Amino acid sequence: MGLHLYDTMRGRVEPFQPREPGRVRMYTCGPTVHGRNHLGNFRTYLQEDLLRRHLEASGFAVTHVMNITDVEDKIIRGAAEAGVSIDQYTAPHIEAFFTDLRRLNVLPAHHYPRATQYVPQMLQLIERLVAAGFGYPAEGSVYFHVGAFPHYGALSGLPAAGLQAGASGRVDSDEYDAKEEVRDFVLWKASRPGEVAVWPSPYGQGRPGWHIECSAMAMALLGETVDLHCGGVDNIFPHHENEIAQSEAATGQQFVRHWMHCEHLLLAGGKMAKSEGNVVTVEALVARGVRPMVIRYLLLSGAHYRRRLHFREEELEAAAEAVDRLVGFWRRCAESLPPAGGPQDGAGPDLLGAAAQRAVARFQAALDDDLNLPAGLAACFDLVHEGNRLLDRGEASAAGRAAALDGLRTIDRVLGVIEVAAGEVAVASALSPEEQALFDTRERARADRDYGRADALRADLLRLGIAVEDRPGGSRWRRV
RNA sequence: GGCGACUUAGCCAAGUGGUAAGGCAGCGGUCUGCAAAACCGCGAUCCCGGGUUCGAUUCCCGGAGUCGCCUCCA
Repeated sequence: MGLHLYDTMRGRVEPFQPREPGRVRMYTCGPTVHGRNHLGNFRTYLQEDLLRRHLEASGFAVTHVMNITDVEDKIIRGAAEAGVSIDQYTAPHIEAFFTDLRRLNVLPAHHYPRATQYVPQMLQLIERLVAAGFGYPAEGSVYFHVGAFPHYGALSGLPAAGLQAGASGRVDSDEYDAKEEVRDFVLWKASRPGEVAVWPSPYGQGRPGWHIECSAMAMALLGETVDLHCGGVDNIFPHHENEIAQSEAATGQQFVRHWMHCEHLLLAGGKMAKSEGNVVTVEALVARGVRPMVIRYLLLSGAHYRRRLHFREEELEAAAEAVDRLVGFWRRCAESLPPAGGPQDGAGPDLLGAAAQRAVARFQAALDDDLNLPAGLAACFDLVHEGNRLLDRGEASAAGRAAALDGLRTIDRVLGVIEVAAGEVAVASALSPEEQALFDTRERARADRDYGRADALRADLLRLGIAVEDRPGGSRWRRV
């Protein structure tokens, strides 16, 4: 059926059609590198990663750009307080951001443009807007005249007349002195005394406004029209609304063909946000021993991307169990494969191979339907269930087991969880000498039929976080 | 004040105009020295009240509750 996506502008699910067949230009709103990004931010980045992976699995050549906002009020203030340049101030935050992305197995974007490196392009765009009558300088700043752009509000559905200035409590009123209208937004901000981030411009010393960076960098790297523009729902207004206005006012071209927005992650009933002070970071969870793939799984599958997701401890545990079930079946298929060139068994109908094919088809169809990963995972778990059943009964041929593993790999190229999670178990897990000694001692006790001692040792190992499973071919363990 | 979203089993969560996927947890069983894992079996008047319809969880209206946005937050 091909990929169908919900488009924020049109408000419905519709076929996704890039401008150039087979090629997708994708721009995703990245982090403001001030403080550590939290799970809510990463939920959005992960959903975008899922989209990117599904596009590539579907045969599209994707060019993915994610901006890094490295100049902004809080950064400037933080740098000033620390007495360092903004580059020095943001460097560790940028590093931490990439560390978390790697931990979560997010495919790197092709470009990570930084706002501070695109100031000339932003100024060019501002000059075009001023020349065209959409921008006006005032007291060293430049503002966008919203009233001059008739389609303003189309994305967010907020009628210009219905906007109640200051209703959200986010307005810093003294910034608006020079504006002609309250809803006008700033393209270029005049420097204030003592600010560390300053660029020369035709309007005087200053720095770029927030929205202009995304327009300038998207156009510089992807052209005047991008196929996909993604971000969190809180960017719909004003950020993306303003991007459309300033971009289309400057070029006369459609800026974005398809808008995708990820819903919020909630904690304790409210939005997770730095400003709310209810933030959980990847770093904090990892420090507690939560496996990164469990975090990825939860943020991807906890709810469809257009639904709010409540972050809860119990769900983290449930996610860990679900990941273990997927990994368990993956390993079971991998381990039961005969050596290459060995004898093939099970000449009968290849039920497992057929089940794998069905699962892959269902998974792909589910993702084609507006990235319905919960439905896709249902297909995946059905394969696990059917596969385990056939393996238990000895009804899975070697070809079937290979097909099941192959099907899981196909799914996991999009999901991005199972193979890495299997590796997490193996890597994080090498037993310490003490643990190995306990394990070996227990094996000997079992061989001696000293079950009382074996059970005691098993309980000891479990307290150390190692679950032992006795199986026909010998005991084995896994971290829990 | 304006705009909008959501409400499905103990928890999380898909989905459909013809009585509802999947995951976690729980209970019983098979297997096991005992466990674990896996497998078999067990669970829903789909927030409430109207309406449309042969038939609504699914469409419409009203209500209740929860939440988001209304200028620099993913």
